[in-house]
Amino acid sequence: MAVRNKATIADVARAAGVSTATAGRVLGGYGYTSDEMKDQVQKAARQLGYRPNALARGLITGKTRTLGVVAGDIQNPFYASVLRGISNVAEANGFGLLITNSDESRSKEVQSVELLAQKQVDGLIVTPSDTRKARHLHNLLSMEVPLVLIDRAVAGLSVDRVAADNIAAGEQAVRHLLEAGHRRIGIVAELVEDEGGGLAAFLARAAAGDPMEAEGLYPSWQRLLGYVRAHRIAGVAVDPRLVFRAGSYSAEAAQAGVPQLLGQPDPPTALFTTDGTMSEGTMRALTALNLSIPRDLSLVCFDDLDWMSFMQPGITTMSQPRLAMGEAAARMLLGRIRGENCPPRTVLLPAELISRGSVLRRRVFDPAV
Amino acid sequence: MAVRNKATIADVARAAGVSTATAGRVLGGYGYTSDEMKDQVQKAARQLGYRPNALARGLITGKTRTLGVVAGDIQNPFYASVLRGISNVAEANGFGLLITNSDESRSKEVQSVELLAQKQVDGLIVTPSDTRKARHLHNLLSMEVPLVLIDRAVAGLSVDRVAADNIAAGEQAVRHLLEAGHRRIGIVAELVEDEGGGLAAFLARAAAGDPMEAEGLYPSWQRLLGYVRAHRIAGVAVDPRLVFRAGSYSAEAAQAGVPQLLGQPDPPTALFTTDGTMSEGTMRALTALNLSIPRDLSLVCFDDLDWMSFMQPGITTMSQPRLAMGEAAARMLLGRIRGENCPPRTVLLPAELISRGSVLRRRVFDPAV
DNA sequence: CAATGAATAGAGAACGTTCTCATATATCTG
DNA sequence: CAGATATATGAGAACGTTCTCTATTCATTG
Repeated sequence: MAVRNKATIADVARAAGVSTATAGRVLGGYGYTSDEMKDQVQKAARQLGYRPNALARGLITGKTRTLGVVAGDIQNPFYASVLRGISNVAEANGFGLLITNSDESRSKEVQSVELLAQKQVDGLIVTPSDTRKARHLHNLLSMEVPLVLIDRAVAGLSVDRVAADNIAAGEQAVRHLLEAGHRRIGIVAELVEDEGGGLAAFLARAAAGDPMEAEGLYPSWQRLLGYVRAHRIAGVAVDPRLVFRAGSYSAEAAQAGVPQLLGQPDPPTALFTTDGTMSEGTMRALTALNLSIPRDLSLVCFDDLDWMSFMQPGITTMSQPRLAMGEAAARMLLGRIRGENCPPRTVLLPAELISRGSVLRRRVFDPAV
Repeated sequence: MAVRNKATIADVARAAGVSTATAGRVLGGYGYTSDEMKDQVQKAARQLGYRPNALARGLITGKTRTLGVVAGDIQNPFYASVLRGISNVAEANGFGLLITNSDESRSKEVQSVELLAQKQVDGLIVTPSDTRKARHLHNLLSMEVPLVLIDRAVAGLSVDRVAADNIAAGEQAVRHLLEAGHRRIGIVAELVEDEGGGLAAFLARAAAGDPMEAEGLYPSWQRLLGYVRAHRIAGVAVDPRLVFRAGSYSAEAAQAGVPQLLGQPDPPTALFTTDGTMSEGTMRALTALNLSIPRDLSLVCFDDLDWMSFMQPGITTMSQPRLAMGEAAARMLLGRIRGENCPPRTVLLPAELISRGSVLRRRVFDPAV
């Protein structure tokens, strides 16, 4: 009665009175088989509770129909959504998903990639934690393992990539505040690692309109670049004291920095937070300071988190298409796995300004008006 | 120079001038080998960029060092945290993680389990979407694939399980409201599927103190049971009109139901929401109704989501240890994989009341006081 | 000193598939 | 009708490991 031990193709073949080759053809769906044999074999397979062994299949075909993903942290809503997007198209194409967390640590990422490679995934989707040192990723390419990056680029690694258009998004967010009459706009950004020779030098170059290698910057630096550009276009000077650098992906760091930012002489009248984690930390700080939004302070966040729409007031934010990013990445990867051989593409998805109630319109006493 | 094509043990053996058996022993870390051979083989392996093929290894050992997980929806913070917990202990033990979404649909779950079984995972962690029909799970057991359930039980399936103590948690939440003087407490629950012959019958039996097969109920029914028990203990009658049944895991359904609940004659003065999704939908509804918490309405939620701590006021909630649930499940599963053979255990983790500012103390004109 | 057993190495089977090849028949083509 | 082609089946190799078995050496034991 019950499905006992695992039956192999050989068992099924014996029960059906055919060769393993024929049984394999029926069950694997390849080659030629007569309808008569088909019925016979399928019946035997059903009776024995036959289940194909993907290991054996993968060993010989060299394909596992499995995608590997190295995410920063599944628990973070950004990665959770991206993963869901990846999962959607993987599932639709009959692929499994092997998922690991890097916690933004290079060594854990290297370890993850090694694990996934050993398990012979057909392709990898990675959010690289280090945009410079990436021998492990170059290795993959030389082994001809398809690879797609999400969110960040790696210097010198020419490969498919999906990201939000962070510079434009940062610019739009800050323009929105400038247009509402704000002139002193604080920015809460994580800005891990040094880009462009330190923060001060970066701000100076950006303010001067230096194009830089903007494509290769970390997302938070790109959003900061957008912040500076919006200022430059509006003819408003950037005050470096309004740039808070958390230095790590942690809400606590943001929370600790906000009071400093607001406690200065001539404090900002508005804040721009550059990702979900910074937004969360900032909200905690503002709640602790018992500030009223937008009366005491205006706010534009990045990434549309659940709570932003039902806070009182709603939080204005740049919504990035997280699900679509994951889906796009997975589709590109599947394309490569199928053998598409075009040159590496970078897909930049636009973020959308969702205007809710966290921005106060200010009257500006501007001689130019 | 570069690591070119994949080198096999045979290649390494040839380069080192030994047999594949010896090379295998060195690289696989089993059997006896002299230090001399070890060095020789390892050097050759390094030069060739040898990477073990987990498929071949798994095919012969029958172990893949991979865990399969069927979650409801990675994007949901509950599952995201549970997954992170599972991932933590899997990683610490050198196991990979194959993750799928069921979207609470039985057919997708069956499909997922089949996929994972074909990929020969060493064990499975499942949040079953149907607590009755689960032939696919019984199948696993008869194939001796270790299995751990999270959050929900399956009737007649005697297997390890990890869950929050939902009944006690529901009771504690509602007791908290009763003690604050609330007498008309609404409950927003998803309550999918019928338990105990329909809602009315369930309420009647629960109010009569019928113990029922409480262990096997869906979590939201268990939390409802806690709601009824708290009422019974306090000597307060349960009004069925205060029980809103969303009927699906959707914030929209909750959002739509709250106005009905509040629009009745003699409306509730407090609400208890039974999970994160219901809480989100309820918050949306309350925001839309422009109600002030806790002045117009008190609120206790279930599951501690990020925003609950920095809303103004903070939301009082029953915090369930999601990460720990995932970790416990993974640890139990690994134990089974290692061959532990004790009878199936159910681990019930307590939820903790986090008291913030969403509950108003009411003066009760109670003849008994 | 013969007998035991641990340490070491190799030959070749095994895991469960798909693939290649050989063979046979049926069906088409000119 | 000869020859080509499509259809159908089976025998056995191949994938890259680990496992089993045999053989040899060397130290230890009674």
